[in-house]
Amino acid sequence: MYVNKIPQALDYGVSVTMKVIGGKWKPCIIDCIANGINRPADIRKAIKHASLRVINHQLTELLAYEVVSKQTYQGYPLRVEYKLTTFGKTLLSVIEAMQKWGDAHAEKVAEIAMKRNENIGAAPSRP
Amino acid sequence: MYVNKIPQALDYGVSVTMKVIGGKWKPCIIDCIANGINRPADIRKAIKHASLRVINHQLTELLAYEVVSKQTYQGYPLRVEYKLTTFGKTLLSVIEAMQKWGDAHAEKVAEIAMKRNENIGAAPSRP
DNA sequence: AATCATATGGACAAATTAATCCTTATCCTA
DNA sequence: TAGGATAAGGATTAATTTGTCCATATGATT
Repeated sequence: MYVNKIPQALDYGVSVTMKVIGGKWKPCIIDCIANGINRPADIRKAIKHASLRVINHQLTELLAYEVVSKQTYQGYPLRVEYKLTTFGKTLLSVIEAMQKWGDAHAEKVAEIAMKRNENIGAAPSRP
Repeated sequence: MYVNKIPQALDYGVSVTMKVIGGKWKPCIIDCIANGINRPADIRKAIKHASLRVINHQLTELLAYEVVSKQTYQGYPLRVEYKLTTFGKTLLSVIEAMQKWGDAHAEKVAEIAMKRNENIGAAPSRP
């Protein structure tokens, strides 16, 4: 596993939160799971711009931080389900706050990004 | 300016929010300014682990996204003040939500990070 | 003139994160 | 047996973000 060289910031609340949900696809994946999209392959379909490898990687970290739990089922086809833990559910209001702010100001932000000549395009999408 | 190669995600609220406050020091800088620490050199002192160069860089982006405004004063020593714009103030509740969640769960997250052998240490600090 | 405090930003290097490619494994179905 | 669907993750490269070093500029102070 990659080990940081620069010590990380965990005594400032925002940094703690970022540590847990700060990955590019993590809030998106949490959204999916909260909405009953539980299997990796289904999450993959819901988030069309992330590969299965990337989703798995993020799921592994969310699992490590106990945001989600994992249940493996017998049978065919191979079946795994991720669920939000009680702890994970406490994140929903934070994500919701971010989501609301972003939705409310998306146009303005996009406009500025455009002017700055940034590469705006396809994006993570809600389930 | 660096131009992204991979198109960015601005049609998902969380991504929009991350675009604006997603930098390592941005929430911290916004906190500072909200608390009356307005000059680059003072922000520098408040956030001991970021260099002036880094703070300036982040301030430039916050300025571009109209989160802060900039006022230059005549006289000596050279004096510049950044203030939150009305728009910038709308971010405070989001940052506060992240801050609260992080504060509430800092111990658990730190513990997991430790177990994962991550490099935990000095951090951005609140003003 | 030399020096200090403040602010800004170019050029580059280092660190971190995300993405790609590929392999393994299970169990059903044809 | 071969092949498809699902899941997991190693190894590597690409992209992005942070950080460092240094140069410039202003106006006072010594």
